[in-house]
Amino acid sequence: MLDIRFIRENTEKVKQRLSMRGTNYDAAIDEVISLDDKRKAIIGQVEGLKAQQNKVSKQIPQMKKAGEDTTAIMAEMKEIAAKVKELDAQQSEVEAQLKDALLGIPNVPADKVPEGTDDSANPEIRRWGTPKEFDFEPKAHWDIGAEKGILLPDVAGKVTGSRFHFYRGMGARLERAVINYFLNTHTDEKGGYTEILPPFIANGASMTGTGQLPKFSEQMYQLGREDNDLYLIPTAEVPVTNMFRDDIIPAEQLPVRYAAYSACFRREAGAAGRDARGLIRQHQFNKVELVNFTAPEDSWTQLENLTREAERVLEGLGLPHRVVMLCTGDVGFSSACTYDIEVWMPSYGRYVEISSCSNFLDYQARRANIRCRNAEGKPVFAHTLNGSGVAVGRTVAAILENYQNADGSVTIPEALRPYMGCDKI
RNA sequence: GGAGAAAUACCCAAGUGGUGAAGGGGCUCCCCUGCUAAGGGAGUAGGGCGCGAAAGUGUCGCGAGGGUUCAAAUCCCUCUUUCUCCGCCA
Repeated sequence: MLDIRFIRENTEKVKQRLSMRGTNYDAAIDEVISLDDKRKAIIGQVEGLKAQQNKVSKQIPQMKKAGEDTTAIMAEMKEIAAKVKELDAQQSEVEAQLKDALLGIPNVPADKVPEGTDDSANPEIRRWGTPKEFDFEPKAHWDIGAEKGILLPDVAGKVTGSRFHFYRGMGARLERAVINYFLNTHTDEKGGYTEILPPFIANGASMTGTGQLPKFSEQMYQLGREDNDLYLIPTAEVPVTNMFRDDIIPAEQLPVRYAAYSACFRREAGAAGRDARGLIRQHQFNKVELVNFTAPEDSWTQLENLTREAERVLEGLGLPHRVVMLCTGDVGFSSACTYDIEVWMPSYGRYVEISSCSNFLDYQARRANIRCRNAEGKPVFAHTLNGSGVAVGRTVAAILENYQNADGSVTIPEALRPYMGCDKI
């Protein structure tokens, strides 16, 4: 969430940049400021009364010792106690309203993020590789998967439902190989990441910390009955970022760089009909996520490193891709700046998102209370970043399509052969 | 899932309703002692929030949240986590 003091000091600028997301937040900003005014007024009153309570509470035992009558003063304090209780309740109420309002306001797009209303305004930053020219009609990965019997969406439809897959035989092995290749690469000497295997279930406080709750609950699978507070994670970003919730990260540990494999679960509400076939949009998919915690002054450098690290595994696989920066209308709720990496997908005839690398600045850190220390040793909110490093199912789809041969076989990229034990499927 | 115990600062730990949350270890500084060891003294509760230009000052912090009371680390309720034992289990 945004810093209320920052909002107060930069009201017009905040309103202006937020409106470029395509929704007007002026009323929400005004509400937040008026709630904060209310809060300060109540605190001024209640703390004065509490100071009086504390003072008198120290006098009462002395008076009793001296044999003085305390009946009158205790009656008076009783009234003050009642007033304090009432004001405390008001304060809690206003603070809850203020927090709710702040949680509903997205991050301010960074100055470098270009204005635009949708993905057509996303500037391309760079390209790597050249899409292969096929001398035959290339097939979509779902057709390749069906022909080879390695992807079984219909079986998953029966057993679970739509937008799930069984992988079979070399298909299952390929998915597993990609996961291992990603993790081994990110944790090698050049990558420098530490591997994490997180729980795939997280509680409501964690979901609020990274920004999924309260606004996006319809995108998540909640577990059990109404009375519990557990959700299937939509990305490893949630458990891994929340590892440091309510903590101060020691300076010598920064930057913290974690690479985490997890299954991800998304309801994809509102995506009916989109990417209906294949591995592109699933309710459950595998992903290796990169999460960084940095000192505030270091996050922009780390965003570049993080994005390069995600690109590195695609380059290792020889998959053509490009990097775009998301414009103000396309950048995610919690993010100040996001690079999307898009891989070339022959069946789509275009580049398709395979990774998203974001700098949240202190937006998540303030929600989750993740801090580090500045040069003076004072606690300040850390900066958090994350990026898919990268989506595994989409990578498998891209390999099947980009490496297919005229005879129906698929060549295994060199980097995966040690994991696959073969050079072709 | 059942029964019991516990949670106080960097660590250990005292504290069953009342004026500043003991004490010890460690750490920092000082003194003494030609070195070392030992000894003596002082300091050491973080963080949030309010007011203030600042110096300051107020308030809340004893696992979390409520309650009782003029007053709660202390009494009551709910929850979390850890430990021991039992049950179940990959």
